This record gives sequence, C-alpha cells and structure tokens, in this order.
Amino acid sequence: MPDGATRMFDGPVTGAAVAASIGAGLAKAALAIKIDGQLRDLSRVIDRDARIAIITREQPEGIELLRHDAAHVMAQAVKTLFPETQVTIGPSIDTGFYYDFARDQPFALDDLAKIEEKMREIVRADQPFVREEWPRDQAIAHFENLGEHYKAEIIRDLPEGEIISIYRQGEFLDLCLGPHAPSTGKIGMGFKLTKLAGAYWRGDSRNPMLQRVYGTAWASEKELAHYLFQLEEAEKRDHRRIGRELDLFHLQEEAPGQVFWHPKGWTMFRILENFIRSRLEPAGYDEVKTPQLVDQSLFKASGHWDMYGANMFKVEHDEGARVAGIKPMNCPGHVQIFRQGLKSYRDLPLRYSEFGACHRNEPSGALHGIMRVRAFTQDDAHIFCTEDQVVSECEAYIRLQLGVYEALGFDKIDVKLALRPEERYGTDAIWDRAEGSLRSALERAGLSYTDLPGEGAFYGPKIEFHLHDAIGRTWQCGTLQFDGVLPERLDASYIGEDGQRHRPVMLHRAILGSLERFLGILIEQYAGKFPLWLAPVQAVVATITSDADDYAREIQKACIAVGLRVEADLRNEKINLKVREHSLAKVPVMLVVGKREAETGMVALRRLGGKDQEIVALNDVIHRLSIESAVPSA
RNA sequence: GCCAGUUUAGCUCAGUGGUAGAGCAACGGUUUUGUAAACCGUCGGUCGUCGGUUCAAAUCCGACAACUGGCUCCA
Repeated sequence: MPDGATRMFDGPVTGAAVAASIGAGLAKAALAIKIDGQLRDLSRVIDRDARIAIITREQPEGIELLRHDAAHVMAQAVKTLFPETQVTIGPSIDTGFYYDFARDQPFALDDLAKIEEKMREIVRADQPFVREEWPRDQAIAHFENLGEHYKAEIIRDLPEGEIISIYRQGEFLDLCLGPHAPSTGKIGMGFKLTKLAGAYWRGDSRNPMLQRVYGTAWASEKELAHYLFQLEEAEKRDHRRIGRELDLFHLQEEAPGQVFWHPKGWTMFRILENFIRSRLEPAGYDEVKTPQLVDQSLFKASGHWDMYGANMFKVEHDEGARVAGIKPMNCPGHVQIFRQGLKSYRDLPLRYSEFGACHRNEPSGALHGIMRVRAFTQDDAHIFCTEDQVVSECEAYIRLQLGVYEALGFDKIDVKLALRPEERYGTDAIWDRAEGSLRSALERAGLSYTDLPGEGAFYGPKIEFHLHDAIGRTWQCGTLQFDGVLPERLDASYIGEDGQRHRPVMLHRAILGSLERFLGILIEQYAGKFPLWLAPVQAVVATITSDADDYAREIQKACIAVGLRVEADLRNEKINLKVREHSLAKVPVMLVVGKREAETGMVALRRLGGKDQEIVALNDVIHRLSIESAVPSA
C-alpha cells in the first residue's frame, strides 16, 4: 500500500476485492488499481506479491481515466444515434477528451446536445466496462464486418503478438488498451461536450478529415462549473479584446494578418524593443538593418525559395523581368553583411542583431489575433562562430534569454529540443555534432527539456522556448537554431589560425520571437494591468474642478520633463466618472488635484484598483514614479 | 489549405419574407463637482461583399472575403 501497510491474501484476488478489504467507502470510490506502477482494471487478478495503490477520482490518474471512459461513452452514444458513423480513436486530454469519427454527413452543432443527452443516459444506466482479449484475426474480422474500417486498420498496424484487448459496455465494443472504471456510472455528471472540429486521420493532411468532438470532464459537477468559469475569466483577458478596449491596435479585412498599431500599442512596442536592445548591447551584439525586398536569387541560394517559396510574398519588377521576395526571415541578409570584407578567426564570434520586419504568407486558418500574423517583427540575431565556440555561445544565449523572461514575469516556460527532420540539408555527421552541442548547452545551463524528434528546421536542430497564453494554449517564442548549412550555401568563410578558409557555424536566435506575438502574450499575462515601465499611459492627472486646471497642466509638464508618460484629464466631469474611466482603461496611477492640492503643492495619488489615496508633495510623486518606472534590470 | 461556426450602429447583442431595434459609447446643452457611472437632448446602420429567388430579402439559395474554434503548417 502507498502508506506502507501490507495485506496478505490466501490466493489470487482482484483489485476490487483488495479495495473492499480496506473499506466499503474505498470499494465504492475505486476506479482502478496500480500494480507495481502499472495502471490496471479493478477486475484484474493479482496472483503475486505486489506494491499496489487504489486509484480514485481524487487522483490525477483517476480523472484521466474518467475522461477516457467518457470518450468511450461518447463513441457509444454516437453509434446509437448515428449507426452509420465509424469510430476511430478517442483519448483523454488535459481538460477532457475527444473522439474522432468518420462519416459522410458532418455533425451539426445541434447534434452535440443530443449526443450529450444520450451519454447521460448511458452514465445513468451504469453499464459495466468489461475487458476481453481477442485473437487478432477475430478482432479484425469483427470490426470489418461492422464496417469499422479504421478500427480494423489500427489493429492491423499493431505489432504481431500484441494482446488485442476489447472493452465492452452494453452493446458497444471498442478496441482499447484500457484500463477503465468498473462501470459507466463512475463518470458522473461533471462533463460537457464543448466543440466540434475537423481533424485529419492520423494527423496527416493527406488523409481524409474526420469529425472530432471535444468534451471536458471533471471529478464533479462543481469542478466542471469551476472550469467553465475559469474559461470565461480567461476570455476577459484575451489580447484581442483588451487590445480594443485599451486602444492598443486593430486588425481589418483589407490587411489580414497585419497589425494597425495605435499610439498606445506602438508605445508598448517601442518600449519592449528598447528593452531588448538594452539587453543585447552588453551581451556583445551589433545591431544591423537589412533590405525587405530581395531578388529571388539570394533565396534560391539559401534554399528558402525551394523549401518555403509557396509561403513567400513575391513581387515582379522591371516590368515583369525580375522577381523578388519580401524577406520571410533575416538570415540571408546577415550573411551578406558577414561576407563584406575578409573575416579572421579573431573577429569571431560576431553577433548581428536586427529588429527585422518579416512577411510570411501563413495559411488563412493559422492566423490568430496578433499572435499568429503574416507581418511580424523578430528580435532576431545571428551569431557567426567557430565550432569550438558553439556550446559557450549557446549557453550564454540561454542565460540571456532566461534573464529576459524572468524580468518580464514569466516563470512557466516549456523548453524543447527539436531534432533532425526527414527533409533536411547536411550530413548525418553534421547533425550529430549539432544536436550534441545544443544538448550540452542545455545541460550546462541546467535546464530540463523534452525532445521533439523530426521537428528541427531543414538546416539544423533547434531549442524552442514555449510560453502559455490565458486559455492554456502554448506559443513558441524564443528559439535557438544551429545552422551548419547556410554558411556553406551562401559561401560565408573566415580565415583561421592556420591561414586557411573555414566555414563558420551560424546560430539563429530570437528571445521574444515575434514582438507582435510577445505583446499579445504580455497583454494576456497582465490582463492589461501593465507594470509601470510597460504601461503606455503611466498616470493621468485628473482635476476635480477647473480651479486646478493650471496646476494639473504644470504637473503633467513636470512629469513629461522627466520622461514619464502622463495625460491630463481636465474635462468638466465629476471625479467619480474620471476615476471610473481611467480605472477601466487600466491606467496604473491617478494623480487627483483639486483646489486644496493646487494651493498646497500636493497631489492625491491613487493606484489602480486601490481603495484609498495618499497625499504627497508633487516633487515626491515625480521622484517615486520615476524610480518605479525603471526598466527591469539584471 | 481542410472541417465546423460566425459576420446587424464604435462596442455588446435583439430582430424567422412586409418601412431596421435596445443598452453602453459618441456628440450638443445644463451642472464646477473630492475618488468606479450627474441630468436633459441629439446623431448614428446600402444588416460583410457580389449574385440569384420573390411583388417584396437582414431573413431563403449560391459564390467570395474576413473572423472564431480545431486540424495541418509555422524557415
């Protein structure tokens, strides 16, 4: 037992019997049993000494199991209501489950309610889940006879000799590894079908599209309600909504995937850009700027034209005689700067940075607010170095990057190592060394990470840094990519100690990735309540009566003189209204002045969301706000 | 790009074949006001675009576009 206790039985017993021997309550709550770390059905017979743990809905494994059970019940409900539908796969996911179905007629939104109602019937009926083991041929024949060709295909693809387990609940049979709860009643009513989507069979866009139904499932109805409430709260911090409410930016039909930055949003953009600049300069980067419109020959030489030409914007010029591409990345341009003049090993490492505006014709379905756009600005840089310098350069970059994330208030970052893809340039030897270098750098920096096999770029492996948005989606922001190919293709070289020409290694790296995306994430992270250094308007001077107008103007002027971003609200309105409006606009500080303050040279300082105010001398306020507005350091 | 859905005033949303609505915002006036909504009044829409059906279309049909949620993709 997990608590260290031991129980003896005369002979083999089922998990259910073990649970019952401990107590009636546990027997009722039990969903599955862990035998020597393996999750099993309660009906599984234990015929030897083992470490066991009874799993209930209180444990994460228990919830996951219930979500998987719910997927089965959904498949059963769909087969009952729409018998011509084929079932395919239906796993549990983070907050629930889904099931992919194949049918000619797509589901309608109304069908979800019907399916959900049928699921509730099945749960109420409390049908037992029964595990059976079938011979492979019998299983294939069974599903083929039912017209379940996808299921038959899955079984055919299982390795020979694998036990084929089938779970039965009522009339419904499904191929499944298990385990499952003893019966459908255990699922309870804390579930809800949420959305309808298309999904390719086996995740491959060359395959037919299936109908995916998503659901969410929880241990109780209360937890379900809590989750739905959280979703609503998350929606309130959606960057598209806050972007409009705070007048930061807008998007419109004539320029899909491109941002119209309003003055306040652009202020934030520049602050963020300058913040990165302030970090890059001490780290030994040299900022450059390269052309937007470049002849196709350069992109053909780099390999991008072949690999991504379909997603590049192209422009005919010289009356159609020539074709240029709008740059989709900055690397070929940086190589051109490197190639100017002869470089010595003494010049390396060379670090060229650029706030490069790039355009990519992203698929229409991929666009999302300002997070996934067609025109974006990368905080890009390319490090040209010798192979010996790779690990230390990577490590230095990782530390620089983590420092930036920390300063911006992010601590939950997923680190991934994307390894060689099928379609790639360069020899296996180069890839072995490249992947090895990135691993060493990650280890030296003490980061834990997960491998992503096959996900690397065509020219090299990469480290990806992913951040989470308000509703749990993750976005790739920072990246570090090893490139042993481009210097060769674009003929970049340096003179080594031996007097011979050598190829440098190129490291592509970006900390924020896309400034547009990163601002989107920051908006959601802070829900629009930005720290003072980032807030587009740091304070509003609000007057109580027109007697204080001149004083208010004086305050605004004094603040602007020390670099604070301050507006004055002299409208003929009640202070209540002004407080309300600037609070809704999420201005961090309000400086309220009436006749009293004007006469004494004081200011009533009020913080966003605060209940009370503080009467402070004008010079004091300016001093304090200046200090608080400092860009995060170290 | 694929599947599903959405598109009506600046915003949020009603409006199921018969002259387009509400709240908030905006604008004008009155109010000089002490920390999250003063009062009165006014303006505002070729109902995403184009085409079709009909005596008549926001409403029915078709195409296209943009957006949303997924899938695929993301140099």
